[in-house]
Amino acid sequence: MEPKITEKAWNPELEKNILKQWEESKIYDFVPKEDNFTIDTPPPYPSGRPWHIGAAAHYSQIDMIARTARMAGKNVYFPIGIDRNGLPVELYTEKKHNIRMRETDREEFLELCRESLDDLEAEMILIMKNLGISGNFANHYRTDSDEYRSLTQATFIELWKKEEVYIANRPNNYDWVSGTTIADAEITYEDIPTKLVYMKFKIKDTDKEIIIASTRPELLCACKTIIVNPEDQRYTQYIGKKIVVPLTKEEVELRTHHSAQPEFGSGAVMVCSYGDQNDVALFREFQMEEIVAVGLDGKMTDAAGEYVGLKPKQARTKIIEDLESNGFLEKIEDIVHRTPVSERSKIPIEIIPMEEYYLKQKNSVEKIKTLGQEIKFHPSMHKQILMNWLESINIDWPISRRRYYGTEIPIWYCKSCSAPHVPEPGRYYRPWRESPPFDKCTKCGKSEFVGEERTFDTWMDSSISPLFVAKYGKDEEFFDKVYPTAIRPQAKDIVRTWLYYTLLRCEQLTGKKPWSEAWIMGYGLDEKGMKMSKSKGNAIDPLPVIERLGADTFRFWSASEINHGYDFRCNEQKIESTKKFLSKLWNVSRFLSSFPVINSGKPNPTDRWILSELNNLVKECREGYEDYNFFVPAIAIREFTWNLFAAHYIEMVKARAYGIGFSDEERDGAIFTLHKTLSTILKLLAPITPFITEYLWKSLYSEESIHLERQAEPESVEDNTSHTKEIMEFNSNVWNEKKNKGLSLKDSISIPIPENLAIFAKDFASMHNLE
RNA sequence: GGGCUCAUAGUCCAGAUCGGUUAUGACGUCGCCCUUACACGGCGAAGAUCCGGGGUUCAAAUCCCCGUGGGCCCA
Repeated sequence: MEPKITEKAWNPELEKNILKQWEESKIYDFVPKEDNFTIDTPPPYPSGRPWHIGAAAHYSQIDMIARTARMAGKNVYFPIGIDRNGLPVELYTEKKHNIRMRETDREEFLELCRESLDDLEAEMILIMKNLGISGNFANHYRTDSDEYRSLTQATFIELWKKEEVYIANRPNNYDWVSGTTIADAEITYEDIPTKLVYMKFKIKDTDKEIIIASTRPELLCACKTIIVNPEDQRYTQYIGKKIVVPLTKEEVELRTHHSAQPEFGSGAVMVCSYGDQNDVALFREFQMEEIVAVGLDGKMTDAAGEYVGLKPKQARTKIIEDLESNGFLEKIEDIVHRTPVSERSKIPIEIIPMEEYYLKQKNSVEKIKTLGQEIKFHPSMHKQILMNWLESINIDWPISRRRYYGTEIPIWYCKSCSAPHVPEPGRYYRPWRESPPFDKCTKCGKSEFVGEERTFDTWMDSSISPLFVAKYGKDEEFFDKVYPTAIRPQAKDIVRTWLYYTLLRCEQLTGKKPWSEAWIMGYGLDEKGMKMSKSKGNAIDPLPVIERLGADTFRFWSASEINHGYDFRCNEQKIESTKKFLSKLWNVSRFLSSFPVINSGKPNPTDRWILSELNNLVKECREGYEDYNFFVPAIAIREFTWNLFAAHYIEMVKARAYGIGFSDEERDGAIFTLHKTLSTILKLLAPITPFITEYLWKSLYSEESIHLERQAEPESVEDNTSHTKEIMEFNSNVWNEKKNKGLSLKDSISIPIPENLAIFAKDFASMHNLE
């Protein structure tokens, strides 16, 4: 009766060996069959340590999806990719080598970026493997590989030919720190303290003046009109009159427009090119000619007169002084203004007219809505994020960026007539350093070309991830088997970017939705509910936590603490305390390992009671797993294992299992039930904690991996769960009684067994040593 | 201003769809206990105006309405 398992607690060091076994036996390899379950895994961006602990939790849960699907008998394709395009690595490299991108040779700069990425990537892959992620690491892909980029370019060329791409000069969101145009989706809003300046504007040919409040007085030189709300009685008499702009002395018309809010400032608003999106809309509506006041260098242009060369903020200070000394200043208020800032560089954006490429999206909105309705969201409430975003789309997607580390836009221009030429799809093109793959301009016949220098918005790359993993345009047979993919797991904050752009692009290219399900996870916040960030210093580095406590502890924490779809708080001490459950499971298994595994037995009433509770557990877990909500099974399994199985059932049958005072048949009923219950628990838990379940499974039940097993199914057994509460109460009574009398738990006591529990009398008597 | 969402002990969370005894469990705190699987344990205790107000009902943490506060998104 020596236990097969000898160690007294779960040792996370054991994970290493299990990891090696999995790798050697290749149990997670994917061979396409007719019916496949493909996960459109988010390729993480290796932005440097610490990796966000919320992201580590996120990837752990994506792995649970894969394992759940495998145990449901699906042929799982779980690709692993690394996203390597875009601004963060450029900024990282500039800082690391103390250089400026635009002052460095492009080729050289790209090489430095690549080196940084390689280092960061190696570490990230290691963490993902150590988390027990059962993806296809051997063939992991990179979004900056020639193969990936040539697909991005090929899809662009395809859309170009379908005339879904056009070039246009229009006001754009410009981030002058990054030196690039950005899409609306890359803008966030921050409350920034600023000054609201009340200025006096003379009404021409009168001695009257009106007061106009603005946070951007430096744009006075670009002021083209003044608007007031048509309902606003204060200004009715002046509508159509000329107003003299202070300092510039330009004359502009006072008009009415519904967007002027009477409550804001004085109710009169100056319209300049361009203070905000509303200015853009008004310039378009009134067909006014724009004045470019802020240039691409982020400084005031010649149009600003004596303020030329100043940054907007400096110009603002100076112009306020000048307004004051010339008697145009009424007052200044300190306010907090919701300001559009670049998501990446965090500085307020400027709106500047520039020539950029656009991908049509406005006329796809209705189609995307329909596709969105067809996709099952987990949880369903997050579908609303997509629908809200679709409602608010009002311009096409600007896709060109003035950056280096990205996929090049594959276009050459004729040197003499400027006509753009797009190559044939198939390979990776770099127009800024390659000669064009054509001899003559199709328009004017000249033979000199100049290559496009810009790159794509990185979402152009990311948005084709399901096409790339399905080998779109490369292996038709594979593509047909794998696409549309099964599920897109991702975080809540990139629904309007990654999820939306993927829907858009895949619809444009294939006419089909890219996946049938979308699984959306919330944010990982710090223990106070604040967003974690390196700059705030509240980020928790998951790597040491995982090393110290093991991946399974981390994974079980993630499953049992994160209700799917909701934001969650990360607390290291809580992660640590979940390890106790794994030790509990370990010790239950250790106890059971002293009994032989028998596959049948005659369960007595106590056995039938726990088996019926077990069956309920299986049902509950199945509901959670069907929805890929691991919170449900994690909580249910912990509750059952700890507070029913270990606390009550095992205690009740211990003596019987040892065969002390019971027949062999009675003994075997207990041993059978113990193993049946534990082996079921292990399977139920396998997707969440793959290491400990594997170890215990192999120690007790099989040579084969638990991860090749089918998940436990509910059986039709009698329902004995009505006894549960009474059993627990009776045991508690006895324990209390002994305690009150100062008795040891071994001591005998005389307590009558309630009538309802008479069928369990023999087990109770041996458990409590009842007289 | 609009949308989504949340509000239950010091902390996290269950109680949703389907209102019904004393509001679940975990972490933490405190007390007692080595009981041959486990002190990474066991037993037990303290700790909750279930955000506020109103309504429906014999009965509301739960359903409805109106607020308040937080988070995210959009304008």
